Amino acid sequence: MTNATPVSHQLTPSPPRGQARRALLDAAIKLVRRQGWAATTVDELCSSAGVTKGAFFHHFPSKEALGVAAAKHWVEVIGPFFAEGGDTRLSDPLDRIFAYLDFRAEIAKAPLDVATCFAGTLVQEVFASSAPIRDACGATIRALVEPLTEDFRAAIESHGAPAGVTAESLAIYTHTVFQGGFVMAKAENDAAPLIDAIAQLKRYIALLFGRAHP
Amino acid sequence: MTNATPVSHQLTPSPPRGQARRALLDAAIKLVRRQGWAATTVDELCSSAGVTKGAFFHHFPSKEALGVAAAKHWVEVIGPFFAEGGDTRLSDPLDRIFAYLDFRAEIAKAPLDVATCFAGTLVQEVFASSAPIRDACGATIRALVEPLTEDFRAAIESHGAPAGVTAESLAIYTHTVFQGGFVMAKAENDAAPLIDAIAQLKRYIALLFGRAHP
DNA sequence: GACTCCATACCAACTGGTTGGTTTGTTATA
DNA sequence: TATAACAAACCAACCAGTTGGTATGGAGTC
Repeated sequence: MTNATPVSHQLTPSPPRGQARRALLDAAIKLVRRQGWAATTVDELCSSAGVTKGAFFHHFPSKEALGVAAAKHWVEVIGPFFAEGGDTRLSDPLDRIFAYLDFRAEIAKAPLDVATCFAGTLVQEVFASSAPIRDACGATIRALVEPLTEDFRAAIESHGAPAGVTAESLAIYTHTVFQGGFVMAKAENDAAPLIDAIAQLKRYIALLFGRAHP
Repeated sequence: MTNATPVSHQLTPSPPRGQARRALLDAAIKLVRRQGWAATTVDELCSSAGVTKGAFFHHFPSKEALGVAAAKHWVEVIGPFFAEGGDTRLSDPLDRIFAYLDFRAEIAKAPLDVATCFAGTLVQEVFASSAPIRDACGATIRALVEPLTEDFRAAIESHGAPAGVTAESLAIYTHTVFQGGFVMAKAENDAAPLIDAIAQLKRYIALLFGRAHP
């Protein structure tokens, strides 16, 4: 590809013994977010992780198996990070939701290849060609949606349910807007559509719950 | 002198002379939507289009150049299709917008590899590794957003502008929701999140313009 | 506490098949 | 008959995965 960003394949120092698997999963997240799944080779993953192919196929029977494991790894990495972002001290669940959305809008300002969702990028590419990876990404995204569902459930309990929506549908819709924002931001090579989408989502939620737009 | 009839082992009958380029672009849209960009090989594109590699590299200097051309081709294929879907006879622009959203929700019921957006799938994968393709996808998506911007502009003129939103931001947000819906539908291997997202988007627009939810 | 035993973790060279792209030649049409 | 539109064989680089090893550290024995 003509303008291929010179991906630095400089030799990463080898991870300490016992850390090769973890290093490979981290490398997968980093490289796949930047280049996609098929364009990321096993050799690249190995050199980025600082291990050899022998180590790779010791820990994973195939590249596909690494993809499945990386999708699971993604929840463990990013789930706690998101949880920490939302301010759990806020007593009003709607306040927590808005705080979470503000937090996500902050993250959106980071470079695109670190601000976007590993699972979304991966599943968009392999949904039809690898059922195991697709299902792992589905489970991952559901796991990321879940805590938000809890907040919406609490918000509906204390503020009343807006007509026609459920806590689950609102939580899923929220992540739908994130995923769409990632795609649009990549297309524009700019975070603006993502940040604006989150703002519109906040407006929607405010309107639904009859709250003044924050 | 007898000439042996060439037995065709191709998957697809060869297109008539002069149609190879078009056949390759159509094949690109079909295959990339299903398997992604990097996983789609030039050989596959050729056999799906019913031409040889000679024809491929006669029409395109590289695989990347085909990607750029396919992004442009996508507007020409899907743009008119969308335009025909929205009912232009409706005099109220807001009615036209809702009709368009209903149309998109109908399309969403098709199998995922034909219901989703070629440009979105492509740019998600190559945004960092091919600037030409990324920019072509950006232009394509802007071209698809544009007619909707016109409708929102007319809606704002006749119904008044809701606070804090513009015609352009609403049109972009609409396509953001589509793109996000595609990703979520792929992750769940089911159109439900996409269809529900469109329903929530309709609710948002109805709330914004103070219209009873259709 | 030195000593064997052994599973796990890792390494590096190699393989058969595939990749994007090239070369050279053929056919239709203006 | 000049030129665009193809076809087919070919190539060097690259790909996922394999092979046959070596290093490490912990458990068991004396």
